[in-house]
Amino acid sequence: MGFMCDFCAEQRSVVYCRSDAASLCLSCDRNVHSANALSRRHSRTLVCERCNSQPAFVRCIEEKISLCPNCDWKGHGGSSSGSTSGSTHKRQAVNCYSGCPSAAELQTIWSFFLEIPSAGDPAQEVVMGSMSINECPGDDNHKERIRDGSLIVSNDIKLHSAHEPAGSTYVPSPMVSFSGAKGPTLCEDDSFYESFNMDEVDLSIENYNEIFGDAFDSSGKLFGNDGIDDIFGMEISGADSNGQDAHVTEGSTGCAKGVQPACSTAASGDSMMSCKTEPTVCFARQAHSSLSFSGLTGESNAGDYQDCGASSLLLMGEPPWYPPCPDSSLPSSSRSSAVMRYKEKKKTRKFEKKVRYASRKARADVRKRVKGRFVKAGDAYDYDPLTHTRSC
DNA sequence: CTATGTCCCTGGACCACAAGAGTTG
DNA sequence: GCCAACTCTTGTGGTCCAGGGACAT
Repeated sequence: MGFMCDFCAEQRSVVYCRSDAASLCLSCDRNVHSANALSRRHSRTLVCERCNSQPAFVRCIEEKISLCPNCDWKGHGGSSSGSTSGSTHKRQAVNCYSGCPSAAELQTIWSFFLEIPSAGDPAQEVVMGSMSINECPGDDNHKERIRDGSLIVSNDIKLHSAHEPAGSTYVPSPMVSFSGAKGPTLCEDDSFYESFNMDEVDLSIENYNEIFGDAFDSSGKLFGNDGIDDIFGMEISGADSNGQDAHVTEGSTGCAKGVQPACSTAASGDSMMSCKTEPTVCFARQAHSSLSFSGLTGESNAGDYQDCGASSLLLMGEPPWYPPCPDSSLPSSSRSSAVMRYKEKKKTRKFEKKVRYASRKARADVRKRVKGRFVKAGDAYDYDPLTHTRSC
């Protein structure tokens, strides 16, 4: 079941949308994420072909399989199984994207795209192949879209280095554009800075209130991570396994200084730190004037990134702040719909509980209880879920 | 404006035990 | 390497309760 699209449940899932926490087939991905401007910003990547439940971050060239950090970790070294044969496998970073890419664009993003079995599915190929770039407003061609941000491709090098087993080889994808954070180990790489050009993104703080709007309460606190995620499709993850903070240095952006006060002030709220299901994320204004995301400790492992639901990709690819148009930074209708969607999602998520084992749930659903606690079989009980009655 | 009391909401703990995961021979 | 047997760990839901925020006095 985990192989199937969460939306249509007919096609095999190919991509994973973090914002929706859903695995989708290509056609549904297209349909769902072309619905409106907000959904188009959802960052998607391939779904792990091993566990089929997590977003892939790397593709093993040898095995021709996309893997999430956990499965990559298990399969390519560091696992308790002691398997080291896979550690020499060449792996290719799996980029994230947003927008409504065509099959050709996905081929550009993922050079191995046609290797993916489901992507080669004629039914899905028809859908993807028929995608017109013009179906997404403002699209001229994908390169242009990549450049102007409507189609965003991203990658995370830092995490790769964090989880890269000795002897393994990562082969960077033919990247079009990088955006996101970088680790200290990459600071020397000037080429990164060339790609990491945030000048294209207007991060001016003047409009932050308009942009963030209801995502902040009166004290300037964010309501929660969901707010960012929902409204911007932004995803934040913490430090790498070595406890290194991810940060965007001002020197590399030129525009980031406008962001820092907003983040350091607005995001300092406990709402950012109280989320149960996501890692503690803390924005801190560093002495060296950088935007810092810290939270995961040195004990964190690949699984932490997954379990917490946060992106394993630092800052992912999407620009945290969607490039606001000077004249109409964000249409009020879009904003209100974003806020509405955020509130709706928050409301839903509040009561949402992901059941991992249906069999256990089925059993728990019929177990007798005393004051809510399970009782031994045969013991007296005060609540029977089957009859919804109390025996005492 | 501050202190105190009350109400309400949120989240964690608790329970038994089958299923899943891991280990051993 | 494969399999069976065994041990250990995990997850499941309803209820209770402590803690904290909001509000009134």
